[in-house]
Amino acid sequence: VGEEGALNTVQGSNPSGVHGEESFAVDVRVALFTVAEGELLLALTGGDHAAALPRQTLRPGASLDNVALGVVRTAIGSGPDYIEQLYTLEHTIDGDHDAVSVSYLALIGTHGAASPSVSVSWASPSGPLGAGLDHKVVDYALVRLRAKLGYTNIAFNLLPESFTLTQLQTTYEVILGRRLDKRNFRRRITASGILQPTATHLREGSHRPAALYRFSRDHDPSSYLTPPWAWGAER
Amino acid sequence: VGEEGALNTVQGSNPSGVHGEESFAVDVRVALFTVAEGELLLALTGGDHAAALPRQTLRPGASLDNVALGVVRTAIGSGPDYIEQLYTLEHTIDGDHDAVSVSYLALIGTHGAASPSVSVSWASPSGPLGAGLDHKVVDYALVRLRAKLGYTNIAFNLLPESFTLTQLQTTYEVILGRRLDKRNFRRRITASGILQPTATHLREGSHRPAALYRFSRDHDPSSYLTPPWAWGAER
DNA sequence: CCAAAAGTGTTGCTCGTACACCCATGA
DNA sequence: TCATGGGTGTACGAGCAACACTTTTGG
Repeated sequence: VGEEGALNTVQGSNPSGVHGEESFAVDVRVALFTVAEGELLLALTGGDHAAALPRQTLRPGASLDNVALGVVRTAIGSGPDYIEQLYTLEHTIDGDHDAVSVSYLALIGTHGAASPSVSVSWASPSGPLGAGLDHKVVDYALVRLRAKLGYTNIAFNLLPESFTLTQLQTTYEVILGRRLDKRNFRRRITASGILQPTATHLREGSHRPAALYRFSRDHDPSSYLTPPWAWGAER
Repeated sequence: VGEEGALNTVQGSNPSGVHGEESFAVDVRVALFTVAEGELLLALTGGDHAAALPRQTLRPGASLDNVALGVVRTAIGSGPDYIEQLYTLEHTIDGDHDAVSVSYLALIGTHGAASPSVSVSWASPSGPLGAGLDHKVVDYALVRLRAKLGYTNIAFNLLPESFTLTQLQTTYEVILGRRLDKRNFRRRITASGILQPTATHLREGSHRPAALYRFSRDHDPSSYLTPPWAWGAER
């Protein structure tokens, strides 16, 4: 998309326009989460000692976002329900060349359908990881995920299409790592109007059946990034 | 910091370990803001038609953060009062090679002291920009800046060490692009306890002098990234 | 009838918003 | 004395947190 007309005007420390020794291997790695049976799980490759986040080397002509999508598809056989870029870090390969790593946060709801196509396994995000870089990425992914739980509907991307309020609450609790009050939670959610009731109920034990709900799309305000008094009224 | 033991385990599409054609030029560019005379200003190089964000090519061995700091120092002769990484985008140089650009948001308070060392000028962030990529970076920088205004003390990095409450309020208004109520603003700020009163007053016109305050450090909770009910009480 | 999970209301407090007037100073 | 910006209080509504019992079902 040709740009960079003014590359050398001031800071350009590469007057020749040749890349030579000033070029880097770039990889894209993804912290892909799901929730199953009351646990938050992270997709890892090369299990056991050398566990690592799924990743892919960036090749010329590819976009970062598309590579990130490809990493997820390769890992679990389907695209994610949610994905966003996290952070970019530099690191060293073999102590020789320098490299740059662009990380993404991704979520998948019904991870059961297409089982991991390759040697990808689901593990606790607090478990061991081979690379130090992956630790940073996972830690930061969890911070972002917890934060966005508050002002977005990101949690719905960790659930199947229809779900009970208890399932939804459990998802929140698993991510936040603490219990929430049932009545307050239900009031918050229902008051926000992001739920569409389904006619159906889920009966699955010797107890009262639970109503099933569906996420009402067109309601995810990513504009919630602003503080209460930064968008609305007040004068 | 040798890592990457498991590089080729699963997604590795570079089995030889050689970079060859899979390497990229990486540059670091900074959206550096200041506030002067009731205006939010952006540092630009190569004025007029070819205006661009200050940037620097990444060289092996350098860290992204240090390069970003260097870009600011080169541009205005001193380090920023605040800096954080924003986002990473891929783009094309000369329609030939592919490149990756890591962008940063930076703030400087008293920008007057060391005047721009090179051909850097302060301009409105809504003005024209040579590169399309720079537009995206500036737009996103403004979104982040406005958002962080709410749950961090980021605004103090745009002010001199001591300042009046009106100066502080003006800073908020300039960034948010709208007026705020004086009494509510002062109550919010003083109630938060992030201000230390100075004994001094500022007299600068035929009107009542304004009390000068100092920002009380050790009070910038970056942990405000979490929602109200995600960190504190509730059972 | 009993275990087990679903479902439901009220109260107090904090915080954001709207709104108008007196104070201190220099000219 | 007057023009200019500095400084102050109150009342309403919204939203969060604390807290316990009844309902429906399968076995």
